[in-house]
Amino acid sequence: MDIPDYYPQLPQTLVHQSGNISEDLLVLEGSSTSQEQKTEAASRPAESEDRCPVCGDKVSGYHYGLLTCESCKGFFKRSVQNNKHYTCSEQQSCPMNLSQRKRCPFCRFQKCLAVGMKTEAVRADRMRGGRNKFGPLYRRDRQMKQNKANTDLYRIKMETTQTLQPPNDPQWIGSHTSDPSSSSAVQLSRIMYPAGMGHLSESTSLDCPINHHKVLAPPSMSYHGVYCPFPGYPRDKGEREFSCSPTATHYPMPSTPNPLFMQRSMSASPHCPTTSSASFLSGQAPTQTLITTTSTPSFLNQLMEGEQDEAQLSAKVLASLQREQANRGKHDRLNTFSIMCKMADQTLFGLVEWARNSSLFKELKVEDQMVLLQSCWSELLVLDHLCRQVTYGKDGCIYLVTGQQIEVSTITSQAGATLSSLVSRTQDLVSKIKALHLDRQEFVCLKHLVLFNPDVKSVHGRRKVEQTQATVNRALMEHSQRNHPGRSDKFGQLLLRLPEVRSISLQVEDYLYQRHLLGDLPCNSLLAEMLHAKHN
DNA sequence: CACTCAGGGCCAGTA
DNA sequence: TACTGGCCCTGAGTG
Repeated sequence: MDIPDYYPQLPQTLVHQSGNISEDLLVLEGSSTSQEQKTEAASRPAESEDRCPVCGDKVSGYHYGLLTCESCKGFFKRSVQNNKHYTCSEQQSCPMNLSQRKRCPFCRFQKCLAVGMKTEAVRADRMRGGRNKFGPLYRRDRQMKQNKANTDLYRIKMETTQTLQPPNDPQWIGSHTSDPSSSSAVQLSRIMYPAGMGHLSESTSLDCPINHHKVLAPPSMSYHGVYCPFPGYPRDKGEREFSCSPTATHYPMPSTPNPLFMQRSMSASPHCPTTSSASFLSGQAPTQTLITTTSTPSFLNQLMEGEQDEAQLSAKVLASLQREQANRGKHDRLNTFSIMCKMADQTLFGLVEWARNSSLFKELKVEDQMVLLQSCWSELLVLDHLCRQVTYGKDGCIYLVTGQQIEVSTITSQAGATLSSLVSRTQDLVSKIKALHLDRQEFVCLKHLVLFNPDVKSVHGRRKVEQTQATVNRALMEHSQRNHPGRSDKFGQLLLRLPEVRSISLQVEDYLYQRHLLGDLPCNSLLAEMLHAKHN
């Protein structure tokens, strides 16, 4: 199917025409106006679960990846099967609802893609009947919906009998939205503990609606950097000025002392790669490896399987932003910082999904998985951002997960010292990595090396983590030596980038924490939860 | 082996 | 005449 032709319509190079990056970012508002969507949503708040995410009609079941109506199912099928190429006579942002869905097939198909309908679910051989490969996805979706129904029921019962206790940290948990798509403060647990495995009592989530859309995001979403600058944000909004030493040792402490933060910040050496690579390079083979690398290419292929399609991620994040904006009024637009946080949040969901789908990661206990993710989430975000810049970014621009690009000069001219520093440091690192000609396999290995960090406290299966790290490390070395025989130092150069990644990620975390203390960070997000977990 | 349910086909209605 | 959308058929997966 020649469907990818449609994708270039989604990401657009961002030219800051308005002079306000926040406004420019909201150009992505998309296929229906916020007011229209808000009106629609308000008119049927309790039914949203049974409404087609494309047009709002009644859903008839799972079709091509998600619950849609019969009409959009048929439309999507015909579009893909007949390789339709539509055009939009308007601005490619036509309203999409029950009465207007027929007006613009272009925008309708874009909306189908944006909400997550999968072209690959339309059978090329046109075979009838049977089940598709998304069965597990549908099952999980149903289970999540059931869980939510139970939680909502429980919440209603509780609310009728008692007053909810205020959270321990009112600043942290104080501003939940009523948006059903909002994330929960226990989202990581929800993602990591599938149905029937809940370690958190239902009461834990009383204040925290679950975001099923995000939990159900397709596997292996990748990233866009949370530390991407927010140049439209005024300096006087409380951004702190502090020096940005490239070494973690000189990293400024958060205003609230935190042992974990201290420990990480004071750690002079990078974690996983050096530990394992040292033993590996010294000839100490791990006593036992989970997966042999005797066939490194197939091992790397296995790691690559979880990597996600960038276009799909882009569409997903765009759809999420559109939903968020649609639930707001015209005078209640998301500011640039909020947009960036939303992007980072969606990306983080994707990274958690990516980790969960990793065959290596699945070998660990869920408790260990959570601890590892809580430890390395910001480094994964940074790595993911770097990969995106190296793959898609133009010189002098930052490539967002939505496909938009912002000129670095625009950012640095409007951002405060901290953000400017972060941007500069990150761009420097992008340049170094570009010079190293990293390929996707090497990026995937680096992500695994960051993920499998045996130095993380309270990991029970430390040995397993070490072994996996060593295995990935070996695969990375073999791959680098095989593909770049003329560059014997490439493997070492790759590992040397990880301390820089970590340093940047710590600065990102600190910046976000400062913004959190100012009340700027959206509380009901996975991002906030991860940040909270570290600073608690 | 009966049942489920998601993808495909059909065809009357519509623009 | 091309497109839409409701309805039905098909058949792999499930218990």
